Amino acid sequence: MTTAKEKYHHGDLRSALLEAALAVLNEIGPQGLTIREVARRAGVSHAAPYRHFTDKDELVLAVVEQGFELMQETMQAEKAAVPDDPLNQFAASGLAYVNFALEHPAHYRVMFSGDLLSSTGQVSLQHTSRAALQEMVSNITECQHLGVVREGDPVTQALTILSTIHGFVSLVNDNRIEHLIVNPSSLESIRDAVLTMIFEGLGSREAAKY
Amino acid sequence: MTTAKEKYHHGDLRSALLEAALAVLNEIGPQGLTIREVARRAGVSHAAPYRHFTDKDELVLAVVEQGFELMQETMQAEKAAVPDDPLNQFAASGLAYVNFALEHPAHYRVMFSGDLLSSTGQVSLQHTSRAALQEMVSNITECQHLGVVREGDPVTQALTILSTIHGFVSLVNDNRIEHLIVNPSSLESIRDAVLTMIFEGLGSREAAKY
DNA sequence: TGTACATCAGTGAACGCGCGTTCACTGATGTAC
DNA sequence: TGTACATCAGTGAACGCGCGTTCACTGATGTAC
Repeated sequence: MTTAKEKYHHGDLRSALLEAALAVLNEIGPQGLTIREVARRAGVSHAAPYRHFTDKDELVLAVVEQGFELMQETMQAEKAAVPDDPLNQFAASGLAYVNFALEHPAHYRVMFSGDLLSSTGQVSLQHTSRAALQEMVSNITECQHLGVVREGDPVTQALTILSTIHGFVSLVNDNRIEHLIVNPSSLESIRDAVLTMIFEGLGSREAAKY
Repeated sequence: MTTAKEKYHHGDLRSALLEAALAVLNEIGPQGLTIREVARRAGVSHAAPYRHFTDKDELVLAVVEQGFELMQETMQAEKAAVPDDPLNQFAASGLAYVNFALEHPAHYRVMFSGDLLSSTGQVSLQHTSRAALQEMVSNITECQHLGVVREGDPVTQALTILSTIHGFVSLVNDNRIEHLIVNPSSLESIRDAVLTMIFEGLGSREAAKY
C-alpha cells in the first residue's frame, strides 16, 4: 500500500510502526498497544522498534503527539471553514474536537487517560494541553468583548466546556451511554443537543441561540 | 485493626480482600489491582481469593459494586441534609458525586472506565447506571414543573450534567488540570465554579442563582 | 463433655502466557577510492 | 564504472518478570454421636 514500506529491506519503519500502533488502537484498544504487537503488525521482529524508539514510553508518546497534531489540524480546518463569527468558530472547533474523539476513541483515550504513559512521559505533554487551554481562553475572552458570551472568569468557563466535552466523549467511548438511550434519537443528535446546551449556557442573555 | 480479621485462621477473608483491593486502588491505582497483589495485602496466598471469587472479573465487579453503593449512600445523605428545595437537593447530590470521585479517584476510575472489567462484567453494571440516570431525569423533571429548571429534554440535560461532572473529575484525576491552574485558586474553588456554571446554565431564566 | 470424622478455607508449587528489554549476529546499504 | 569496506537497520534467541489459574495437599473448624 504505502510506497515507503517497500523501498528496501528497511523502509520508513518509524512511520510504519506509528501506523501499526494506530491500527492496534482502533482494533484492540489501549491495553493492546505493546511493542511486540506493533512490531508484529509492521511485519518486523519485536526488537526492531528499538532502533527507532528507546522505550515503550517513547513510542506511546509519539502516538500521543501524532494524535494531538491531527486533532489540532482538524479543529483549525473546521474553524477556518466558518465565516468569521467568533462564537460560531468556537463552536465549530468544539464540534471538531468531539468528532475527533468519537471517531478515534482509542487514540483519544491514550492521549488523555495517561494509562500507558509513565509519569515522565506525562510531563512532556503538559505544554500541549496548556497551549490548548490558552487558546480556548482567548477565544472566550474575544467572545466576551463582542458581548456574545456572558461575563465571568474565562478560565472557569473554558474548564467547564472542556469538562463537558471530555466527559461526554469519555462516557460514549466507554460505552456508558449507548444503553441509556431508548428513543430512536441517534448518538449524533444527543451529541448535538449536549453541544447546544453548552453553548446556550455559555451565551450571554441577549445572544441568539446558534 | 479490624476485629473480623483475627477471629480464626480464616476470618472474614472476602471482606478483607475487598478492603485490600481498595487500599491497592488508593496507593497504586487501577493497573495495580491484581489478584496476587490483593492477596499479598490481605496476608494470604495468591490462590486463597479463588475460594471467594471465581474470577478476577468477579473480584473487580465486587469492588465496583461496593463503590456504587458507597457513592449512592453519600449522595442520598447529602441530599437529605438539605431543606426540601428540589434544585438545591439536586445540586447537593451533584456535589456529593464530585467529592466522592475526587476523594476516591482510583475507585471511581474502576467504576467508570471499564479498563479492568471484561465485557460480560460490563453488562452487569448497566442496570446500575440506568437507575442513576433515571433518578437524575426525574429530579430534573420535578424541577422543571416547579419552574426552577429551564424547559427542554430532561434526558439531554441529565447527560450534559453527567458529562460535565464526569469530565471534570476525570480530568482532575488524570492530572490534566492541576498544572493548568496558575492563580492561587484551589481545586475546590474551581470545582465550585464549574458546578455553579452547570446549575446556572440549567436554571430557568427567572430562577435565582443558587 | 469427649471422640471420630467430614468439610472446606487456605497453601505452595507449578503451568503457560505475553510482556519489555538486551545482545551478539547478519546482511543490505551507501560511500571512499 | 567497479571494488572494498564501514555502517547500521533488522534478526532471533534469551533474560527475568508478574500475571491468572489449577491442583493436590493440609490442617483447623464444626458436627454427629
